[in-house]
Amino acid sequence: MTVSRVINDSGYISPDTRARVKVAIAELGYMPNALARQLRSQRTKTLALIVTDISNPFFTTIARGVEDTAKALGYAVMFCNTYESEVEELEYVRVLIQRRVDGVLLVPAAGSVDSIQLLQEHGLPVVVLDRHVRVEQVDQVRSDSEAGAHSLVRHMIGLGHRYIAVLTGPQVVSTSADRVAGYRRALTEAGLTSADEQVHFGEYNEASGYEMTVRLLATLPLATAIFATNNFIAFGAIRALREAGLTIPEDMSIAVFDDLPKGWMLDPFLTAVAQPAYEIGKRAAELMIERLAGDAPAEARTIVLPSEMITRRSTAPPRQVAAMPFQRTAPSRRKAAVLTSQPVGQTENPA
Amino acid sequence: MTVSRVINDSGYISPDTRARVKVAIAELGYMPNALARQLRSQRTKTLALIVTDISNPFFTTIARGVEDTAKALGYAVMFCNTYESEVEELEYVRVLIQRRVDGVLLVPAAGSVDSIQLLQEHGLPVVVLDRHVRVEQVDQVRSDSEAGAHSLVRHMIGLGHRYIAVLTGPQVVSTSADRVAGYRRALTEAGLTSADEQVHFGEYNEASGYEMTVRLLATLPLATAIFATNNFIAFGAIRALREAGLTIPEDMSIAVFDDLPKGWMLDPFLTAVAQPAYEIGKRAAELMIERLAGDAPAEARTIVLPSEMITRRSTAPPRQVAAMPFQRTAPSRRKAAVLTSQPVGQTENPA
DNA sequence: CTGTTAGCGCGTTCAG
DNA sequence: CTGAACGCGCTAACAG
Repeated sequence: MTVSRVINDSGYISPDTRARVKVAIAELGYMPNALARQLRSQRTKTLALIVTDISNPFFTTIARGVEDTAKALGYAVMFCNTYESEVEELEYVRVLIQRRVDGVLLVPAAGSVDSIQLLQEHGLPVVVLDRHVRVEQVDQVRSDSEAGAHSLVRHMIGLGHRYIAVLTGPQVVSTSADRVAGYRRALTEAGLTSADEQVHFGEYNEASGYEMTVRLLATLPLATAIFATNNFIAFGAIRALREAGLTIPEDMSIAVFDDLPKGWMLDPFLTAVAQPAYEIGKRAAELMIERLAGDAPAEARTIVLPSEMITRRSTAPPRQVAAMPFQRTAPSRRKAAVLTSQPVGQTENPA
Repeated sequence: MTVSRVINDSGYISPDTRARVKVAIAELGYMPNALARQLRSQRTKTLALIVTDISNPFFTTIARGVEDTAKALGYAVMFCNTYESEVEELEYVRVLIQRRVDGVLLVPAAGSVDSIQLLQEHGLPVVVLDRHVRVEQVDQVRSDSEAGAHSLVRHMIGLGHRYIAVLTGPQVVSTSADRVAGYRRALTEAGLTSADEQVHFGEYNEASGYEMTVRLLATLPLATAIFATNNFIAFGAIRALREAGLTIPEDMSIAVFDDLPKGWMLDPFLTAVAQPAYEIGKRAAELMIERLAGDAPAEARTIVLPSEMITRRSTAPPRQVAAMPFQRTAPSRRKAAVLTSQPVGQTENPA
């Protein structure tokens, strides 16, 4: 049809015909069928974003970055939530291949690379977000987990802490492993040994944070500081500390990877590392669309964005030790805390 | 092709042929093209969910409810975020029509009905979520804003409050209007008049909550209780109260519509009305898919789910007044608070 | 400048 | 039980 030319502004067309077509379109309320267009052009102008936990504001912020950027460049986005399950992830990937999305932005559920391989076999470009994978030839965008963790832990060591526990997600998830690596480097640089380490692997959620903290409080030597590698873990830890009757930072310092969006906390008091989540989403979408446009180099690109440490009131020198470099003497084995089952909601008022 | 029959398990096929086809499919890694299928069948098995603020956990929870339900029934979901803008909304609707989604689940950005009409003109079923609209013949799912607001305000009146301010979103948004209506009914039932009302219309975000609270604190008679009709507004209000040096609930009670997900608050202390967000999403998706399957009655259905009040520590009797029904005497005009610009983060520790 | 032809990959229909 | 013909709505490539 000539209509096609009018809609796409392609080829020559007489002003008169064009006008008449436009009138007809308006009258009929005609809208072109994107499906047919996509079938013909073999491009859907659609991206997919697969995340592991849409409840996490970190990922919703990434999603906004992706969507805003994609939309501005004429792409739609399909969001998929895997609940951290590789099975769900693979299922989604199959659907997305069948639906012929142009590319997939993926936060991989675990160390698995099956999804990525399947996508690549079918010629779909992939950008991996937040976590990294051992696959060559795939673009990646994330922030520096190792460095962020290192600066948080160094900060706590600088305050005089020696027994610092880290509560983290699954060992197979790269962010979890990297944050533990940063923790270990900080300890090592301070002359501490693996005997001083307290690493708890769990899940990236509140329940796991709670449970790991309960275990931690029964471990000797009792830690004086906690490094939670994600928000939800920190929330669970704080709940456990409160129930145990411990105060922050007097009895226990705590620092967390991931800051909450501004205006989310009633009282921002957690020392944290803030990741540029919106920027991660934006850069990932740009990388993808650039590649789809053929403007990208053949080799894979990796963008590692810096994260920023924000010192607040949840970290302070430990009670028994002055805020100075500690001496490497025999550790005074502190008594493990007794868990008193104190009801939640009995603390002083935050406002 | 015979392949089609194998994939769809339709028609008769010899076990032998079926086996050979399956082998070939596995070898080639063949995946059917959903686009062609959709073009042929005129159904995309895709729904769209348009929300006004993907940052709000209330809406991400709805999104999970929608996605889980849709996926279980073989549908994919496209998420769209309008940032509360009607223009964006209409733009999305056009895209979705062109992409031939089977149906649209819509949280309308404002009182406007243009999007809904456009969708209906193109034969697309619509389910309106959370907010209601004046359009006939459209399925709706929401929770009871009026009743929820009423119970919160009645609770505060019962504590002895007389000057209760409500901080809410845009007047044109139905949830905002309904919550104010519930507030007014509670006041009226307690024998209070419009002279006792303090209604502030703004936006459903933190900045607006802050700003409305600053105005409120300069208004006489000074309110002793605040009803915030959404989380973000409450966060802004709390920030403003803290900066003004006021404590909750001693100087000011506060109650809020929308509870945060479990484990999200470091210290759940806000008296709130919790909406069944996941259920709203789930029911909406079910309604839609039922209608798409032709199992729905012709007339529109409206589901109004109950919400639940949770009493916590942020509401208490006002300082000067005992916790009993107040006397309708001449109000003692209280002095408006002086705003002292006190830095955030100087309060006691929540843990 | 405009219309015709053909094919994107599938499923429905109808012959064999 | 299996294949061939046709069309879903669009656009690239040619005629006219």
